[in-house]
Amino acid sequence: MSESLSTNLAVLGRPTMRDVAALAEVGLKTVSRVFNDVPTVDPLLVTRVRSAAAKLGYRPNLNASSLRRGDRRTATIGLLLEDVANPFSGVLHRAVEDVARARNVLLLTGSVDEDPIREQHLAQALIDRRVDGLIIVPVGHDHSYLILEQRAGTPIVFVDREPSLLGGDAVVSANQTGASDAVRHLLSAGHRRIGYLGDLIKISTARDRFRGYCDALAAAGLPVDEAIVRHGLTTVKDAEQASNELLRSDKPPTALFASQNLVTIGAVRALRDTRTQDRTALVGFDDFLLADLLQPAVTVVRQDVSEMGKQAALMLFDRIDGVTHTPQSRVLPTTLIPRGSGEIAGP
Amino acid sequence: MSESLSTNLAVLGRPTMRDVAALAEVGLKTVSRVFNDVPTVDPLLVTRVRSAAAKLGYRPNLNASSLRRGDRRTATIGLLLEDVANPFSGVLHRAVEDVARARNVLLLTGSVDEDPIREQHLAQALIDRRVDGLIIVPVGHDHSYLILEQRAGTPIVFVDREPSLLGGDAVVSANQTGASDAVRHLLSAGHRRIGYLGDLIKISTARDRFRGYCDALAAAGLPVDEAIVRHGLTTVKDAEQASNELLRSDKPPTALFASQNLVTIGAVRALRDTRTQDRTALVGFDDFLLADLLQPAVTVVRQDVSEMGKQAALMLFDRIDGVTHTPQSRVLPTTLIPRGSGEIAGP
DNA sequence: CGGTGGTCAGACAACGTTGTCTGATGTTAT
DNA sequence: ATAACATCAGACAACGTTGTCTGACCACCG
Repeated sequence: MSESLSTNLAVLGRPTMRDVAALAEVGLKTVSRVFNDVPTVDPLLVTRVRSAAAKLGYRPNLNASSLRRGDRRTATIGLLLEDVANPFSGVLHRAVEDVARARNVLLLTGSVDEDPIREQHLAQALIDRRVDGLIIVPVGHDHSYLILEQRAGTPIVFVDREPSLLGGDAVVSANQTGASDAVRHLLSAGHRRIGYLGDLIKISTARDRFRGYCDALAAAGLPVDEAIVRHGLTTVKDAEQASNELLRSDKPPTALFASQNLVTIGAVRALRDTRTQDRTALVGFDDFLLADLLQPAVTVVRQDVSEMGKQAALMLFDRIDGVTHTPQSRVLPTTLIPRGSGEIAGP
Repeated sequence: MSESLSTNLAVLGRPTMRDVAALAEVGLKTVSRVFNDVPTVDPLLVTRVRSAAAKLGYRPNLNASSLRRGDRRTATIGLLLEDVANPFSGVLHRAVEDVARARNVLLLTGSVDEDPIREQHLAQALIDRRVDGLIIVPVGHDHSYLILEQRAGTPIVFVDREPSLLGGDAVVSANQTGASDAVRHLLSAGHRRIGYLGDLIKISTARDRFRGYCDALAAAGLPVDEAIVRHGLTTVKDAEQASNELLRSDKPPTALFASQNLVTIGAVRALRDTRTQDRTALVGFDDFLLADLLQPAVTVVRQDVSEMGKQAALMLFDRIDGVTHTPQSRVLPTTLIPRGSGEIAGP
């Protein structure tokens, strides 16, 4: 008897409810009831079922269950990030996970790498696994491919950036205001020639931050000098090289505004390379680990990435729970944190 | 007709193969064949099916498909990390994702937070979703709960740390050797009083690194002085406080060895706090972003985290493909990177 | 003693898909 | 003309689970 059982286990692979029912000498439905915590089951049978399940190493198949159940929930949501190895993405990821954890929901994740095609493929791969909802850091300029998914009932929340050609919930930072705060800060320290170092201009946040930069200059009656504006910087290396070019030019900027994490770090490297870190001011958008330990410590506009992830997850679960008001767009404020590099006085 | 279709779509939610078959005026199995790229299908019908699917926004249900198919594959693997917000985890995660991506496999992720109970719950949650395999950064001292899962056919690979009470593939760094290299480096700079700052001693890597520390001291004929040894440091704050205590004590160490990323950063902070950074040497285990931009730049023992993730993923997919040799344990070498902080001379 | 109500088994269908058939239709070769 | 073959539809069962029934059994109550 126990031999035939272990043979079963080896041959058939994973045990099913049927196997548990047989071993516990109980009906199939009783096993189902036990695992769904139906209260009307005889305690004796509950223990029989549970010990049989433990002996076999039985684990319910959530995919089969979700297929059959009315609600069709998989207790899984999808999360598309820029790059899971990026600190920004990591913090966002963790915040979403914490909200999901409280509901016993797991996360399917993917790195989009600023590639719209890849975003679409990944989103579809998540849909194919019937996630209960999607949280996306969008890239590209056309998210209409998601319209049918939305209509089919998959809630979608966008984070960090607004979607294009598609309505939907979103949580973003006050990018334009934050950037213009940063530039005003530099202006008030006496700078008149402030370089801009930015990410791909196709990214909405990069656009907004550039707008903030332009706003602040315009408000001070200054023109935007394209000679000290660089877009399209994605990596630390890119940013370092671009910064180097600006700093070594005939009319170098006296201050730099870096629109993003890795770009700021590239700028720090270039300032070291050119030994101008003590006379060139720098403000970066988005805080990073160790910014306060560099010399000079780096002044940043902090965005609350963790709160962004938390809000997005809460909005998503509201939708999953059936909340149906019109799409919301939440904007989280930023904070300027003076640490030294942004307070270096201008000429 | 198109009205009744859109009504269907609204009422029934997501379209199924049946809906596609009806719209394309084709048999159900033909739709199945088209989506499985069976080559014997009339090209005309292929286009009819595809356009019908596109019109409806049909997406195959991978869960249902995997339930029915012979191989039972979900094209999903599970990855349990320490904390997805941690840079180490992020790099590991990305390396695994890159290998998985090439096979159209997605990742279900979870943060274990050094909690054995949580590890077990998460592992079971992944099993319940029938992942094709598991990659785990293990915690705790008993992984026997996974025996039945292994026997049921789910391949498991451990990364960064060896599992306890369970055989299985593993990929780890040369922790003991790497740590002893670091300490020997400090010894050769003339230090005789080297403090140890370590993570939770229950973690196997922390144990191995402590052993390496002890080895190097013993080889130099020096005793281990418990007064300058601190275990159980998990966060930057912990490490900063512990380092501060050591540095402010009567007989402070002249050099520090930090067994981990965040601990190293805590030590850097404490060295700043006490203004001893220019006369106290420091070597950290595991490299981190900006280590080279601090002053002094931080000497580290680098482990190839990305390679570790890649190897683990490759081993896992080998197992998933049916490779059945005995469990392997791969050890990746570490590299000492001198940057300044580790070369400060001893008394 | 018959009725009531609670507990449980078992049968059945279904979720969306695929493997395996049988059989219908059309095309080509003989 | 008939045979041989490819292409496709349709029926059926099954993957592991759950919702809905019917009905058996037992205990308790009036």
